[in-house]
Amino acid sequence: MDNIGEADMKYTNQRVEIIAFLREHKGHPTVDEVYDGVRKKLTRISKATVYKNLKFLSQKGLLEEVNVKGVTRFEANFVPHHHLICRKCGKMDDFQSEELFDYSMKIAEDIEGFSIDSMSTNFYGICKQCKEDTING
Amino acid sequence: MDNIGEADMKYTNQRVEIIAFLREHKGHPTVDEVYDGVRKKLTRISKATVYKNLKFLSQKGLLEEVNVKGVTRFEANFVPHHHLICRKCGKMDDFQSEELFDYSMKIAEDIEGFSIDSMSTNFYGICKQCKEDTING
DNA sequence: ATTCTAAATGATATTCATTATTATTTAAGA
DNA sequence: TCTTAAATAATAATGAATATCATTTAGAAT
Ligand SMILES: [Mn+2]
Ligand SMILES: [Mn+2]
Ligand SMILES: [Zn+2]
Ligand SMILES: [Zn+2]
Repeated sequence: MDNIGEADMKYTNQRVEIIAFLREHKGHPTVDEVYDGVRKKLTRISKATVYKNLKFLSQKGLLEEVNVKGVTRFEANFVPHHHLICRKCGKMDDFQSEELFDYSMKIAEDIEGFSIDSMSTNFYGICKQCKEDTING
Repeated sequence: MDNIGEADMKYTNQRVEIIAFLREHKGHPTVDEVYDGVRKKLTRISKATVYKNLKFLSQKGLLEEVNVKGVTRFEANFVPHHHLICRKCGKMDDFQSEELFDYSMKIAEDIEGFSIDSMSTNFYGICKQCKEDTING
């Protein structure tokens, strides 16, 4: 069994493949996208298992759940980063800026009565693809 | 009829009350909270109307939809601001920092192939109330 | 290696937030 | 006041997410 962490849980094939998929796939897949991806290796996996494990592994800290426009997505990128979100197509890209992260956390230190442990900035706008689609047809 | 905007739409009592509620209520109410609030004035309003109008008015730019932990919430605070989100109870407070907003937007200008028009930072941690609850019982 | 068992899975049913439908009502312009 | 497209209320339908439960399995004990 590959060692994928030290959490107190069974390392089932289903969990290993879900985590592997999210580590390889550098996007922010939905439940269905994870399900379709993992099914290529584990053809008999149940969607209920995918749901349960995505939630479970997020609680264990092995994945992160993100939510955009009412759509639940998952990722395994634990390098602090921000997001570029397209208002048109809903695409969500990572955007890394240690500079912004440090600045934000410094400001956060001054907030009273709220212990902050993490932060993330969402930038909203129109992606390159959608801009081109608007210009053309 | 109170003038609540110039958008191309009918200013029904239902819409007027929904917007009024969200402008008075300085939180981030859920659909049910808006429904309960508005029902005090319009006892016969349908929940489907609340759903439709919250979505409709957000698209018209008169409200904003925010999503935390899979829960959809609404607000009418158009002063650019950030959010403090409690990991424990899910509470979402506003946090205004023009300094952080300006800094973030300046960084955003350098991003290629993505036209950014707005941004918001989410700070995650534990709120005062939940901290006290942990210490006590 | 074999046995054991709590935990996990697969299949399916259930829940419930959200959307669709449609007959009736109404805002707003003529 | 009349007209009518748009909006509402009531309700049905949809579908993402969760619950249930019989069966399987990871991992520990023997
Ligand atoms: Mn990301
Ligand atoms: Mn807010
Ligand atoms: Zn786009
Ligand atoms: Zn809290």
